[in-house]
Amino acid sequence: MKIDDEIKAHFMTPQHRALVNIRYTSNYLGNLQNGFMSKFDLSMPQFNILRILRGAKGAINVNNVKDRMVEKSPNTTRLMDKLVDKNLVERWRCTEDRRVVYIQLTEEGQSLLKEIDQSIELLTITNINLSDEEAQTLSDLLDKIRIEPSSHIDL
Amino acid sequence: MKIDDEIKAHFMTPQHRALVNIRYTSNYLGNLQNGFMSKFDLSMPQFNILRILRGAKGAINVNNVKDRMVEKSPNTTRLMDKLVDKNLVERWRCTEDRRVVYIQLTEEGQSLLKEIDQSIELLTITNINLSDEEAQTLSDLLDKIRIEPSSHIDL
DNA sequence: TGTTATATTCTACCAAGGTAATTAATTCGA
DNA sequence: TCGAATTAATTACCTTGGTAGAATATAACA
Repeated sequence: MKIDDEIKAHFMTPQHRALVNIRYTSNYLGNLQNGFMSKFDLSMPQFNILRILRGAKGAINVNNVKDRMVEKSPNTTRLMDKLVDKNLVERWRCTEDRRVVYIQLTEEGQSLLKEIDQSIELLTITNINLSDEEAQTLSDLLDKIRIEPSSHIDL
Repeated sequence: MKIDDEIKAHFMTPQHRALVNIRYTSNYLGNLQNGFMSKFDLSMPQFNILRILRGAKGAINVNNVKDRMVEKSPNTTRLMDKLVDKNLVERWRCTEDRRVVYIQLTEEGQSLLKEIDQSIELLTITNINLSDEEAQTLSDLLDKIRIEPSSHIDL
């Protein structure tokens, strides 16, 4: 369904339509993702941390995880708290630089990731219904939006 | 900056890249919007409710507001609670159908909207840095994604 | 050395979003 | 007409996200 119908709106410009559409579609996709992950008692952000840790192939510090996340907030610490509670991740303080905290997947975390990988529905949350070319066009347009706030005016 | 650099990721497919990019860019735009609205002691969702009420040109019920929002959750009630607290909106129960609750902008709410309209930076949150054609292409691609979960398989 | 600046992580506090269940009112149908 | 189903709105409970600031440790430098 077109965004105009989804939220019964009349947009004055294609730019405004696109902007609302990004928010709406992101929300839609986020709900799909969380719905899928809930089968594994994880939220999507939690799953993302697990994947980042797997990609790191060993222990990395909190800041490195944060840099790889969509949201760069203190939330990373809180998400990791929950992963530690579930025994999916272990965390310890660096002895050379005592400000730094390292984290790493546990055996249990690795098994869970494997299990999730084998789920056929994983595609639902890493794939979308576009051709390669369309998907790349979409990414390029989104990258362009973020270059600078549009209509930015120095006052 | 390209999404791959923003979150230091290596995507295996353009579809996955696009998916993450939608989430990331939506987040980026949401933060811009909230930053702008905070000058008026509003959140963006609160502002959206006010705009919906203005568009309605009179009293409408809670469900009608919800239908026009990006998120269709019980959150609408809670957002309206806050607008009532700020005297920007008034709310009363329908006498014919006592299940229904009507809401409407107050004078104060209308003034605030006018004030916000006059802010030159309002464009920051209703416009994006794309041509008309690019913006429409973007919207079309996003609409297409929502048609159906990709790779949906009935098991 | 001692003082200041910076870096890393974490905590507190608040707003928002989601699911599920509840309340209250209305409608539908045997 | 009475009871079941439906509808509208709300509430409870939980997770996430954001800003600001605190705690702790390290670096930089006069």
